[in-house]
Amino acid sequence: MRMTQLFVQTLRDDPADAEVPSHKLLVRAGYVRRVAPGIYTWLPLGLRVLNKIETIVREEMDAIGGQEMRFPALLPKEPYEATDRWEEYGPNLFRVKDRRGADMLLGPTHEEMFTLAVKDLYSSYKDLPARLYQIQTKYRDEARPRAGILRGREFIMKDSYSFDIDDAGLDAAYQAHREAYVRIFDRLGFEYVIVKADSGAMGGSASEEFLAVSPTGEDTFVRSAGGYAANVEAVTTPVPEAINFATFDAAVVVDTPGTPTIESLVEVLNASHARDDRPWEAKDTLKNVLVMLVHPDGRREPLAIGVPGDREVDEKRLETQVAPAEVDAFTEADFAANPVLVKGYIGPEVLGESRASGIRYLLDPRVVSGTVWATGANVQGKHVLNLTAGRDFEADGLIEAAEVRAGDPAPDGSGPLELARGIEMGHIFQLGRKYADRLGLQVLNENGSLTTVTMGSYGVGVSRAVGVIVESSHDDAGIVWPRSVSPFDVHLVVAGKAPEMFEAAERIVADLESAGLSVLFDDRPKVSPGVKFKDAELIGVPTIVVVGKNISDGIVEVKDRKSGDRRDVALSDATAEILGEVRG
RNA sequence: CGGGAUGUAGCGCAGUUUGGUAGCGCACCCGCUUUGGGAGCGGGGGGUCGGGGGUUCGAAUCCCUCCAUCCCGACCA
Repeated sequence: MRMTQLFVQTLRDDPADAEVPSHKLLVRAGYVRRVAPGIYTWLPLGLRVLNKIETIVREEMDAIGGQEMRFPALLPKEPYEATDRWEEYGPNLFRVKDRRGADMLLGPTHEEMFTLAVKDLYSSYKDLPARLYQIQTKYRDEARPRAGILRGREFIMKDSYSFDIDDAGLDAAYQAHREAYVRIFDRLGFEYVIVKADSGAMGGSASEEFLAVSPTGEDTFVRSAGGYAANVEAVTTPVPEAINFATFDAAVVVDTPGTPTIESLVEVLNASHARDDRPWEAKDTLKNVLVMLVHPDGRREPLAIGVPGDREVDEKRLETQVAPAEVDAFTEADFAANPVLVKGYIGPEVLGESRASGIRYLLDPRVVSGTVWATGANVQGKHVLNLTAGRDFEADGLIEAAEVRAGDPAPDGSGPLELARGIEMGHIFQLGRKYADRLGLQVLNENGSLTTVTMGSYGVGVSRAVGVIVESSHDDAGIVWPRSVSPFDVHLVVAGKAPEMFEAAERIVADLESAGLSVLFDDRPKVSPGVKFKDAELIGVPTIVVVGKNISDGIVEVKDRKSGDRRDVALSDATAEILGEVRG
């Protein structure tokens, strides 16, 4: 491809609406253009990268026996009504009406369609297992699209689905996908972690996410030096040993006027009820937080959560735990309706389904039997000290809703946790029989009776990968593509106007192309070398060949985009040298 | 949905406070010069100043209103 022919226009300035590096660079270098919020056009350069990523994904999916097919993006609503997702997906679902007023949707993901397709064609256990996939444009009407192609409303995803007669088959399909994903992401060339994910309300069992490690990521995950990794929503807290409280002091109520917050409480306790051993700290207090759960049927249920006072309730972790219910704030009106709750002084003695409030009370796992707390006495301006779990109060159960902090111990004992950010690039999980049940996907088993098929669902963000790779591989001058996805193998720059330069360049291009390489040839005759070098660095092809002033000595230059290393090569050896470089 | 900001040429921006002929840089076109790090000089094309309404002799500028976009948060396989 010649630069004089390529449909591209590089920009000197960052676009004003771009924030993250990948967005700025992909627009500046002429890979994509924004059409509407969260909706992008793939220009020729961008499409070449996208196609390369698709090819890698296809190869690895085919290698585990996946069969590619393609469903429409425009779908009828009925299958999604059958699984309740027409409602559950909420405003994120792109809904459209046809001319007769029939409801339709732009597919956000295709579990229903794949399930129905298998139901349509198969009816015997002998037909299984099946592994089917598609690479398709998906639509989600995100409330706030951002970061360019990293989070669009239209995006390309590879989604595959496994269909098995039994759990062993599902496990095998899950493992096969896991290994395929490792190969895919290794080939795409960015750093990633595999984290335990929460399968949430989907009802599945095993679930893991592949997160690209990136400070611009929207997902927080934890990892330990010993190899534990999990999405922050899925982190579990190691439960401490119970403590024998036989000799502990009895609980005592003390006056703590004007202490509705943990901070003010600690201050007053240190001033007027000092401990013998050390000052009071927030972690000595038990904070009881009230929220309102909204169940899918609209029922509202108050819930009390007890956490150590030095920790906040993490709303995402809480929502994950209570799904499919949603979490709403506990309002002044709710307090008014529960007069036994004294705001700012709520204590465990009124919490619990069998206590005065009748409100379900769940505790952080750290609050084991024998731990001693300073906490609300359910009277304005009073707290209770030495309140001992297991002796003075019980809860209705445990909940993992407290925030996770760097330094917390990993649940498997592999060391302290570190928090980091990631971009979700792949998600594999065992769906089980939820969709097959709802849509009636059953086959006859060996005994001639109907058995519900068990399914897995596995996704890869294909268009997102373009952005992720740029996030992980760029410098001040531009993009640095890994060879596996670079739009071209070689970027050849003619730095000058002498006819012999162009003649030499033409020969190198012809030789490389006949050897099977793709070459971006900057043949612009009136553009200065500086501009061509800047463009080459911006566009990011990993090998840059410069034919310039040294051509009179029969020398061309081969530059490595990533390291910046350059070396002179004899024109006669150029093709062989470049081939060696590109093919590694 | 809440908070903040911004809408002026393809892109990046000034001009708005204090109303008076629509500007700069990049990009684009023509000519000459230039060719190893985003060239120089000269000439040129391109704008319903986000939309609508109002005030005024006169509005990019003041007022009202609507819309759009971006950022933070909420939300999000």
